[in-house]
Amino acid sequence: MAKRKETSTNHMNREYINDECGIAYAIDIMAGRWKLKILYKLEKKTMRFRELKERIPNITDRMLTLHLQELEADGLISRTVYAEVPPRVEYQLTESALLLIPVWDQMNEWGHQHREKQRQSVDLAVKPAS
Amino acid sequence: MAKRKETSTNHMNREYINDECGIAYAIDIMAGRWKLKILYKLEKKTMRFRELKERIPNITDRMLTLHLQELEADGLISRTVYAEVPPRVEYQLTESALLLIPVWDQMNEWGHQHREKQRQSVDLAVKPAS
DNA sequence: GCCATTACTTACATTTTTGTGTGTATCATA
DNA sequence: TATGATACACACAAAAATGTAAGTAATGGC
Repeated sequence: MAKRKETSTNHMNREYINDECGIAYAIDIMAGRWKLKILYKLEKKTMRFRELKERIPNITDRMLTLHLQELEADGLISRTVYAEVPPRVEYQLTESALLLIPVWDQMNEWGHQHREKQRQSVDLAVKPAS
Repeated sequence: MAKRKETSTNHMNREYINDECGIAYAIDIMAGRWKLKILYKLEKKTMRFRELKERIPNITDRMLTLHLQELEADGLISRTVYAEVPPRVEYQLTESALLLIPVWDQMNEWGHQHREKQRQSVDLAVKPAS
């Protein structure tokens, strides 16, 4: 896991915020670059490491590993190891993560709409008289 | 605004993800350290810079400025400047941001519950036989 | 013995975010 | 003339996140 300095102001502020605010905590554990992609893939079915890697363009082994570890530590996914060679490891959403799916759907909806609105207003700002 | 290097792989991956995934985009624009605190304060009423600063312990002028600018650029808050001395600037949520409130409430609920579950399972892992 | 496969790990570099401290323009008031 | 209030800006430092490249253990098949 990426080591963090537990005495930094940065770290302490993060803890303080996540500790008193449920949304901030929720956002914090979902906010890694590829985390939502991973969760979204696992929403459909349990998958192996290599499977995820193939279905998420541009992600590297390292980032996938890091994010999977953090998601597991944060209770969003669970990991099942099979005693085989070559190794087989399967990832799936936890019960807790499943509860979030409807919320994700709403956020997705909102995200798409808001992004469109934003694009339009940016376009207007760039060429106001067209 | 914090300058970003538009040619970095980091930056391009972010764009690629936010571009095709509504949730990732939504999370991305809400995910700054103090952003949800700010939004949460503004949910109740419009506020001035100094007012926000006083109500958000530990935040610095700089972080408040940066986040307010980013939230404005991302269409979550709007800024009103009054021609007075000393200056008066008021911030409020946009229509778009207001639509998110019910989603925030659900995430908040989930966050509190999940954090409790997490704490319990971590406690169990540390002292399994108590 | 050599290679392939899988799920990682490690060391290091780059980019981004966050934090610290100080400075600025404006005008009213003391 | 000096001070205070407001909403920032600027330069710099520290920490955290992300990216790049290479390596590892285990074992079955050739």
